Amino acid sequence: MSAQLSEQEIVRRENLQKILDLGINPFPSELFDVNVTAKEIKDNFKEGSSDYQKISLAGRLMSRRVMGKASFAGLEDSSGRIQLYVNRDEICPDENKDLYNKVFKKLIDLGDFIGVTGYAFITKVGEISIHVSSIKVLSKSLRPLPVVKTDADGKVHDAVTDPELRYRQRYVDLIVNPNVRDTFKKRTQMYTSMREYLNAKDYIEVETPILQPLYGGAAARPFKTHHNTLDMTLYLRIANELYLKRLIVGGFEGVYEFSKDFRNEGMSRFHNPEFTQIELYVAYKDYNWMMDLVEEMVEKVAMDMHGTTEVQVGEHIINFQRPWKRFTMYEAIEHFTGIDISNMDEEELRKTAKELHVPIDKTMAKGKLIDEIFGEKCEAQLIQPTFITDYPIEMSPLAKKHRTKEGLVERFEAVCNGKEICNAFTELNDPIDQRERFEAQLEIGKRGDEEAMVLDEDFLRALEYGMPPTAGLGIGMDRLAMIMTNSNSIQDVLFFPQMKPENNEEKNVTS
RNA sequence: GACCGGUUAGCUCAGCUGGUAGAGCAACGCCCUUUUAAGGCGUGGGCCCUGGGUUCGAGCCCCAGACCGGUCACCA
Repeated sequence: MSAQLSEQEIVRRENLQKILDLGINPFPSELFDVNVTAKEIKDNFKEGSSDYQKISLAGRLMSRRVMGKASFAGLEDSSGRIQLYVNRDEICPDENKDLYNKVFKKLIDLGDFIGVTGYAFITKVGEISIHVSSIKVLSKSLRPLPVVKTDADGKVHDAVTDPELRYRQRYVDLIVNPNVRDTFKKRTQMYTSMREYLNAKDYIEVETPILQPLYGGAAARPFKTHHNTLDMTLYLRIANELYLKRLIVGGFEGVYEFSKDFRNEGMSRFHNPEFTQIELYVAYKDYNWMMDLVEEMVEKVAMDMHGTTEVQVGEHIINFQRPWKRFTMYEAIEHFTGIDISNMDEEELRKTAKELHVPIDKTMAKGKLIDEIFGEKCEAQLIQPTFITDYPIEMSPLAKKHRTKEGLVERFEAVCNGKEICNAFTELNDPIDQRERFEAQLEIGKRGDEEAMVLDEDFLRALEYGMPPTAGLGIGMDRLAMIMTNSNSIQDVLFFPQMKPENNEEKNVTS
């Protein structure tokens, strides 16, 4: 840490010292009793009202306009920004004008935390403001923040848009870009809305292991770590599916978990190495029932977040109102390509894929070919929420075989804005079938597919004790948050998206 | 991983066919008791991402690398 201080950082450290020299503690310990927020005052104060006449609030100083013996300033708390009016002779009624002339005008810097008392009033120009009677330094800021200004038309000037700064120093992004705070508040609202919905149905929220001796429940490469005492390899979970099903075996009839999962794969605006899914398992239900649940829950989420089922996403307006369109995968392919592939064998599928210019390779079997055709020709065109049902069995080793359709499983995904947002099945609860499916995965693994599932004997043992018929669901919370907040990148809905280290020094610090 | 684009003051950005660094905001000094992208006068601030090269001379051209973004590949 031998970085040279900038001119402005030096000035701020000098100001800190000068505050100390005046006998003021720039980092006081005692609480500052706040009795109101900026937003409350702005929402409720009326001209001439006797409300808000003895107020006390705290926040960051974000702007300051000094006009000689009086000043205006912008104070920002978590609810928003409010204007302060500071008059020299009112905050310094005695001879000593240091608090105004030195502390307020010079030594407090933009970004410092201050607490003020005073009363609400409306300025000549009509802005609800606080007439300040006392000021207290609550915490000093030693680094200059970017200064973002908003003009009378609401147009923002010099907004901090550099993605690297925004993601690496999210705290700065949050201070300076109020819409970013809103996005994350909305994300939390989304979680709350789902919890309400699921708790009202008496499903219980549970926690299952993140460190797992075997990784399962999805097809993905894991992060690997080591437990020293046990001297064993552990994996960060790629999914929690197999643990939640064990709980269904154990007698819970509805369980869900918001699960941080980890996949050791590429990154993109849709992929972060750690991400969140909600998984839900409900006994005695099937995938048709689960589709109804997804519709109802996501519709409620949209209503809770936006007050309407219509959500602007990029150039589209997406309407989550029930019912959503439902296509089988074959129907979807026929709808978008005009080709009915439902009775084709592998050779015919291969030929069809080539005709449709879908890139394929020799290792792809029937199921994979169908999935490729769907992915290339249909998925991106599904903007409004749509259920796609009945997937090829090869790609769904944890889903139950379709009750009537040979070669398919009872599985659906909801696609929205061209991307999958959820994945669900009628869960496979036949332990013998499940063992065979795992064994098929082992074969695929031996042929070099790094994402093939591993066989989990304990999970099979659990199934052998008997699992009730169960419907299971996974929703990508980050993907859904992107849609619900109109965010273009997963990085915009994660506080701290994964980044490479800033420099080599940093790389070596911890190891 | 491949291709394309980016990296210049604390922030947002200019910088021409190569001639030795600019603006606005922020900072510093002075003025100003209802301003609001406050205003006026003045001042300082730069490893131009890093390392090589070409050149009399490189922010600019060439090579290598770092990081960021986009697209693709990968990824249920």
